[in-house]
Amino acid sequence: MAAKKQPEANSGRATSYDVARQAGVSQSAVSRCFKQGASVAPRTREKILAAARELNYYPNAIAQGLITRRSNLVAIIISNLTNLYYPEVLAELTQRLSAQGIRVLLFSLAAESDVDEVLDQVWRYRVDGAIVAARLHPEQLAAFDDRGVPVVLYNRVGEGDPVSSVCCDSVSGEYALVDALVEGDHHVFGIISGPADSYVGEERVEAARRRLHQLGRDCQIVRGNFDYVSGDAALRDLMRLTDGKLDALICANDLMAIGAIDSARINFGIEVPQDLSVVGFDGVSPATWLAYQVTTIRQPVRRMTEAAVAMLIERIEQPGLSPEQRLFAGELLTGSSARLG
Amino acid sequence: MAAKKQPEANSGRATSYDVARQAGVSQSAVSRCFKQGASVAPRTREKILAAARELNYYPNAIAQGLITRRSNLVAIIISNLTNLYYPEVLAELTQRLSAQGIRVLLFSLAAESDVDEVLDQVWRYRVDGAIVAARLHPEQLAAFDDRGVPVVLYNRVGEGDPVSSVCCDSVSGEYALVDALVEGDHHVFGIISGPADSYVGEERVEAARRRLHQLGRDCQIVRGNFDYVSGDAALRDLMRLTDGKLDALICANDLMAIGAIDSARINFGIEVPQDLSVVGFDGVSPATWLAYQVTTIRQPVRRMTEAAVAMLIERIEQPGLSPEQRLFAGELLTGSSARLG
DNA sequence: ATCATCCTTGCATTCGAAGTCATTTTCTAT
DNA sequence: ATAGAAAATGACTTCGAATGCAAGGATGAT
Repeated sequence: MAAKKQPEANSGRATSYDVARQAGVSQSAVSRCFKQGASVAPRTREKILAAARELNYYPNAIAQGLITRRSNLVAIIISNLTNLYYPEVLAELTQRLSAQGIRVLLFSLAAESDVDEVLDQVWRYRVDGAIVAARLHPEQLAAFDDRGVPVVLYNRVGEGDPVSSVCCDSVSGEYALVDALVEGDHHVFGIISGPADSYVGEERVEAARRRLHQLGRDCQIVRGNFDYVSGDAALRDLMRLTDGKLDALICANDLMAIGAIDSARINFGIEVPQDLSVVGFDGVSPATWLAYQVTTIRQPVRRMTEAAVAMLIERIEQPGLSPEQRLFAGELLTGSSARLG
Repeated sequence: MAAKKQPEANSGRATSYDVARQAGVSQSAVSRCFKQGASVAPRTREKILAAARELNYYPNAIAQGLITRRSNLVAIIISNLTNLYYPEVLAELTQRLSAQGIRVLLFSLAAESDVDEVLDQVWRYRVDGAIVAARLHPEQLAAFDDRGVPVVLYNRVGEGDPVSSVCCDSVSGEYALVDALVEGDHHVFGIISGPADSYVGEERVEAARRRLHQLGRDCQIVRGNFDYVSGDAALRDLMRLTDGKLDALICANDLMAIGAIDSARINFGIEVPQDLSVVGFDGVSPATWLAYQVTTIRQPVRRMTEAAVAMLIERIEQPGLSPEQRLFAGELLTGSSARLG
């Protein structure tokens, strides 16, 4: 009869009113009880917490978000998760944000430039901020600005107005690699670039090319795609372009370096590093595998993600704060994939 | 003077009331305008859409979630994102859910068993469902059930009551691998397991061990950790345990297989597959690299994620639906890391 | 005992959109 | 032109928690 006592669809969905009734207090008291530093008498708090436990009450973050205008959500927008470098970044970011009481709304793009489609959803969810590892147009950045949603770019920089960003220094990294290669007495240089729409790809290639020219060396550049197979494909192209004389290869990331190393050894019977030196960029874990030990630049992922999260939270809490660009030097990892000076 | 016209803090944060005022209609009309199949006169809709565009209006998903009791959020709980297999799964899941108009709340665990800490947050955000690739206790599963939040486990099964799940068949996969190895005339078998708290790890090892025994073969088992270095470490242990006679190695995943292959070749000078056959599990991309070409079982990730998403959505839309376990057969990928029969 | 002060507590309102219901407008058929 | 049906629209309430405000209670000083 009195089935109303325990409506099954209700279990686990208790509201602050239910808890209030159970504890014999007002809804306000319940709300205060879950808020840090609010004024509640110890005895009342006890009663409320007991009632909350009994009813399995958890504050509705959606309702909280509506009234406080703080969703406690941060959007993470990442282009290609399969890039081997990003999973580590994503895990780090997520755990750091979690530790700060912030939840992650994940947007994964099929292509670096599919951002527009997800922005719509980003606005709808009233995220407090965003960390973006994808290419944003100036208008898209302006949209964030208009809405007062702080953004931190990861390994990207804004093309127009200044935006906060965290980057690993491509220039110093590539300079270090090129310098080492040049000292190692190489003669025919090749570069494998990233895909055309990749910011870091272009930046790294440009830096390497420039340094080579500064040192009076010429080079051939072929386009890669940041993945393993494109390392192989690009190596074939370069071998053709250099009549097989290629002896130093600079790859825009480790994955292509690995592809090229395998291809050189297996498809061309070339010894690495005796006949061909190969260097990469990123410091992903396969780069350290025994078979490769790629000479590369390791990005300081922990420090970079830490900075990204800190910068974002600062800007969420102090909306006026001006943008900040932080550049982190990578560490030269001397493997055995290159003869160095 | 009339600065009220454009309150800066307001831009991009227009509400349905603002749009209504601008268009000279009621808030209800605006709401209906954004709802599929509601009754709005074409001319009114025009006016409203124009106003919305002008004010940069996007419906507040938080408010929608509160009133409709549908957050359109799904929690994805993944233990170790760095596992090389999961990034692909995560990207697939995210994109498929996005395509269905569902947003992903990501929870990444440092250890497979840290689930409790995140569940709290899962309840608070009133997610419509969850996809979990981590170990859940029966009580945790019961909590989902109590709250009416559908769950689909990914490569895990419920330990107590039935739960929906999507798995790649470890048993048939390992049987196929073992059968092939046995036919390939191997004599001393070793197995590298996963970490103790990994469900699939235990399942795969148990299946392999059972099959070996069925075929009258003995084997040594050492514990691994699913990562590259533990493949090396475990191989050393096995070489010691077998006096260097090991000639067939079954690894609970590809990453350890790769670690073992590298270690065998480089640390022990053993030829793979001539002197030692190595098989893995998963079909991650490095397994197909020229240097390894691991003989393994490839999980049908696309079909599995598709099923997981479909099953979850079904259960969100029809809360009564009973749990369903779907098992997918992996595909035997015949590489060159093992002599087969 | 008396009053000022601080701490607790509840009432009422608010956030932004959805949906019910009643009302008005438009359309259809005669 | 007109009754009747159908479509379009608006007023109002609702979801669940936070918070300003005012009232009540406890505490301390005199």
